[in-house]
Amino acid sequence: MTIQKENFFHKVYAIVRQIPEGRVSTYGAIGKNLGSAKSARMVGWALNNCPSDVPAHRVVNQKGLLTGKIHFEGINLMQQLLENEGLVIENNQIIDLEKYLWEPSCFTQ
DNA sequence: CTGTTGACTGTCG
DNA sequence: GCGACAGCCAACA
Repeated sequence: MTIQKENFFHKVYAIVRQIPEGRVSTYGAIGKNLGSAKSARMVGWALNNCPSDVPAHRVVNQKGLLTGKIHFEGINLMQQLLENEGLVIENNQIIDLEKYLWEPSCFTQ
């Protein structure tokens, strides 16, 4: 891959873009892929500048909680988008997270 | 340059 | 299982 020492954000964007529909990823998984699971904060920061090309609504915390929804214009938007992809959200939390969880290292799709 | 903040996670008690 | 602290890196004041 032509992926090289790109900016931290670029890596996050690249990974999030690879998230297939109906699947979700976690900050820890992405951060770990970047080199450190503790860099999950940077993932959130990067997504704070999330371009329209990045489905940030597919990125949730380890608990499957839609912590990022607060940054969305619509509080229900993130949940609505996930539900639209076949996911089940309840109380701002993803049901059967393991079932829909997708890891950057798992390109098996 | 220094300090604070941020869509988090892991470890310790 | 839950609360508190530490670690991680980058941007902003």
